[in-house]
Amino acid sequence: MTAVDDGSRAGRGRGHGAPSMADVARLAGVSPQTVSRVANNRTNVEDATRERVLSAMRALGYQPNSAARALATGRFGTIGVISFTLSRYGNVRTLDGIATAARAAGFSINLVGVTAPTHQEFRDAFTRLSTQAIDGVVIIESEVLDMRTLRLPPGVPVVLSDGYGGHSYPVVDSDQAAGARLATEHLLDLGHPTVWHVAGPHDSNSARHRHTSWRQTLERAGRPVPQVLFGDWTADSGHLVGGYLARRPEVSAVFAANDQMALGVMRAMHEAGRAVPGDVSVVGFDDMPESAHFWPGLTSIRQDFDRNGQLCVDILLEQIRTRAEAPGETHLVPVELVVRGSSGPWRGR
Amino acid sequence: MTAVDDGSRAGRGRGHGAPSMADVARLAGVSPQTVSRVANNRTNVEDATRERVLSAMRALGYQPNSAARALATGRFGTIGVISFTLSRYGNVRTLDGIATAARAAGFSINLVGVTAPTHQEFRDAFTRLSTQAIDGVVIIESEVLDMRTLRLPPGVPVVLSDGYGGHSYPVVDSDQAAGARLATEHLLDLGHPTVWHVAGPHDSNSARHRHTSWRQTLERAGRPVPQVLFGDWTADSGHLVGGYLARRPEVSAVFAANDQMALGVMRAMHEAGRAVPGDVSVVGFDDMPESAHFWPGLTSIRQDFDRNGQLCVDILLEQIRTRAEAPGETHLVPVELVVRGSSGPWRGR
DNA sequence: CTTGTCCATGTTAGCGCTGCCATGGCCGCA
DNA sequence: TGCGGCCATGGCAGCGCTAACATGGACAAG
Repeated sequence: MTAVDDGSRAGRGRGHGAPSMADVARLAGVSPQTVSRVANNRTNVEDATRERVLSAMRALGYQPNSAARALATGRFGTIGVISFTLSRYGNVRTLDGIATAARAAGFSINLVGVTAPTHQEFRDAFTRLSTQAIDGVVIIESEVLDMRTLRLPPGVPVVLSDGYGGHSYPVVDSDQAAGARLATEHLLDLGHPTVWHVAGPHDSNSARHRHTSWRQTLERAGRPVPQVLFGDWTADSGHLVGGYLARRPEVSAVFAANDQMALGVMRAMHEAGRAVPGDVSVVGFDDMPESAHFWPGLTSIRQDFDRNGQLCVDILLEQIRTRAEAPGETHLVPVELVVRGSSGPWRGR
Repeated sequence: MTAVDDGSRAGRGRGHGAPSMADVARLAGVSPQTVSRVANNRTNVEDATRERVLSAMRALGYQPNSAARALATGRFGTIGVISFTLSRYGNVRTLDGIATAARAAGFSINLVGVTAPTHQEFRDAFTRLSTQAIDGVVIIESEVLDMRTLRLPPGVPVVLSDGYGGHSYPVVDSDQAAGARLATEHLLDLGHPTVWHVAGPHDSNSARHRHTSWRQTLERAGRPVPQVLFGDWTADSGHLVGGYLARRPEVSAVFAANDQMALGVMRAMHEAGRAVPGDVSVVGFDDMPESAHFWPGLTSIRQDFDRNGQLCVDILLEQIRTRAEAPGETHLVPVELVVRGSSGPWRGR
């Protein structure tokens, strides 16, 4: 700490400037303990006293010091969020949902990014977070991490969003399998002999879920399962893969694992002169707000990200409150098919 | 606090479970102060001692308690970010840039959302944040707040991102005016007699900047200034306004204040049978990754959000380090015109 | 051999808050 | 009247850490 003192802050030794409980107590003529009770909305304070304390607080502009409170209580009022990237629509929306729910519960969010989805990175992020003052952690595990081998320091409640399940942490996720099934069945119902799939990257949980469910749906319907093509979530990759699909006349229906890739596919179809949905129907996944205005409007699977976030926070706070570990269950949030112009009946070949 | 004790944590009175400096000190046979020096990478510790302490830390799985450190030092290693919404592309990218830069500087992010862009909401968010443990605040002021009347509690360093300037806080922003000028001039250079504008909402700073600069550019070029149409950033609103523009044959060039609205405009043009760019050229702003794959690919203005975030953090940390207020300057980050298929030469009428 | 300096390390006090227990006044019931 | 119980409030200690100062040994210069 430099020796600079700006003067406006009464020289209170090492004091950090802000008025403390003691200051309020002195002004109100009560003990610090009573101030504490008022600050925490406890009962057992006479109305007159409470009022006196409150006005003293107002007069001094008192703000409780959360570091001190955290030190004394062991609680922080903050939940940590670890996310690999904010450039993915779903991650952002999930974060938004978590932030909203956390705020409603009086918690704030400590956001930590990781630059690469490796065990080491996630463990570092977790460590950094435990060093920070947090009560629990939500990991937006959009990338595949084998949580069984990723040993996190014990004692901190954890919830995974978009995780794969099968381990000891609770998982909250959209019902990816149902979504992929809805998308695929929608295209089959339109008469298409089969459905091609543009999957997300291998290391993505959601991509895996959607891929698997797409295949199972085709198998269940007794349809041929075409070769899967992989993208990386970007419209660029969808465009690349779409170019390949556009050259194959037998392709009449494409289910892309997200809206961006679907956009790229549609563009490739346009460029190849194949009409959407006349020649080729396209369905996406996520239902971004823009998707309704693609040309043509994109049929997609709508996820309820707000509910996802809410659920993450609920489960986490429950763990924090009870100090009990939550079982490693997977909580699925329903999804919904939204039909727009990009998917239409099969015209035969 | 419940009476539950999970046993694995040695009964250490009110201790919150985690090993403390005292534990490490005991194990390493040194004083807590020496442990502190090692934990903070201070000099004046013999190598052998340092090694002994480090291995004791490892053995116990010691993590410094940031609440205690913050209480003792008055510093928190955290910067607060206030953002109105995460559903706007620019806000998210800015947040991402801030998070990345903060992390590189060893700071973490405390994210607070506000549900409505009112003074009251922002002040509440600020208060909530000061109650939390933070060293400074970045306000993503995408909505117009009159910062001169929004009196924030003094003593906390503040930087505004996307702000309007003209007050005592430093502002970091993309060079909105240059972007709108580039977009407008690009369309004029293509031969269009004038350029129509779909502006963002009235309460948005960026929208105001872009709107003003568009008008000035037309005036400087001696072109007629058509009536402005207002959207709300969504593709929906762009579509609505686009329907109106599509019906007016004299409209040959449209500059939309963001890519989503441009998307809606293009869709409306398609629906009305007006070719883009044959009949109407469209230019957006933001250059989202998807925009290259709209149909046609969207000409747009690319912003460097990462640099924006970096700059916010740099300026904030400088204030924190020197404990001096930064001047209320506006720092502009350059933007770039990206030309794609949606804008083409005027065909005459 | 003395003196001063420097370095590694220890000691002390306190950051601002809350959990726990003590205190003393008041009330109701026997 | 006596006694137990309840309520508003206060006193005390300590959460885990670090700033400031204290200590004592090594070593160089005089």
